[in-house]
Amino acid sequence: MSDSCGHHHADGPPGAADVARAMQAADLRLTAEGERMTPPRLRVLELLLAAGEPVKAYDLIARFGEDGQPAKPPTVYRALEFLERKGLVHRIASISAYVACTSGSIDHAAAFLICDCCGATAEVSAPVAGDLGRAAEAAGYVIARTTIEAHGRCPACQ
Amino acid sequence: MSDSCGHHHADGPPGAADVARAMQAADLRLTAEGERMTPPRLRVLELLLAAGEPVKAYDLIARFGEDGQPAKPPTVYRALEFLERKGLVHRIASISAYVACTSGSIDHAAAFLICDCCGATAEVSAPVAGDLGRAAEAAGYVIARTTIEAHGRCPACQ
DNA sequence: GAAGAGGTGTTATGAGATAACATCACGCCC
DNA sequence: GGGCGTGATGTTATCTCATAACACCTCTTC
Repeated sequence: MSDSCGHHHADGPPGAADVARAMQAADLRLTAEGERMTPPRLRVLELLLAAGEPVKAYDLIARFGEDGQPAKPPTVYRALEFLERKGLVHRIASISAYVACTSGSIDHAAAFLICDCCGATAEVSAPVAGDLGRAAEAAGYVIARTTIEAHGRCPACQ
Repeated sequence: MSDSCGHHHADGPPGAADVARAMQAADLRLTAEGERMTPPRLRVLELLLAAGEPVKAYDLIARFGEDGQPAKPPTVYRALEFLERKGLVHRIASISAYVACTSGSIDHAAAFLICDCCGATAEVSAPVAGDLGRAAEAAGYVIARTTIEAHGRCPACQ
């Protein structure tokens, strides 16, 4: 998706060292929690970290095999579900894509700024509490999780 | 979707008179703006108003014909796109459904409280401005529209 | 070492959305 | 009133996104 608009974008994908470091950290943390970081889960996480931007599920499926062989859809969707449940990955519903979490904190509510031009996204810590929390309380709702996705133009695409 | 949880829910769908009134108001307003409120557009709006809750696109397609005949998908999707563009309908990305706008104001950002148990939703006026606006400004993004969807339990389902 | 829980591989299918093209209806200008 | 451009509709086909269902495997626990 990136660069489809022809603009210059400063943020490239992270280097291999960054990806390896993030994967190791995730592996250690989840293993300590008693979860199993199996090969398909690690591979999907690796692909998302390496991309550095939202990726469609079927792009992950296509890139899954090191040898160019695609995965079967459930393989990737199961890994995504697990990683999202563990807070390592977010689903961006408005564009049906997935992105590795770039926030340091786990168990956080996320919000995204999404460029409609080049597809770049920025994850910002969710500002939920204020007005939305009050509105929910007034309506009697108990909120478990929120989806906040702001669409517009990134600095490079304006 | 409603009542799948077996709980009692106070908010039923609006009566026929309410639907007719809302449709007439929408017709007048858009016609005054030079837009064409054609039969498929009116029909889709009618179905959404009558439902009083989010409806899946293919449910609209199934219910479209007065005689029970379904519509073709593009018929409904085109009407939805038009109605959403005009602020009469909102798409709820996290559940892939559409709902008639219950806010009086046009050209507003919407936020939703969505019950994961019974599917009921409440539209609240969007609290966008505050934190998210500041975060966008800090990141250099110019925001055109936002998706805010809070999932949880409605009063009846708690 | 038997049983149970969770993970993976595989086949098939269900659900959501759009591309492409022909045809039609309206407003506008002359 | 005739011709033209624009936008809406009807129709066919297809594309993308996601999950159901079942068999097998692999750990842990007792």
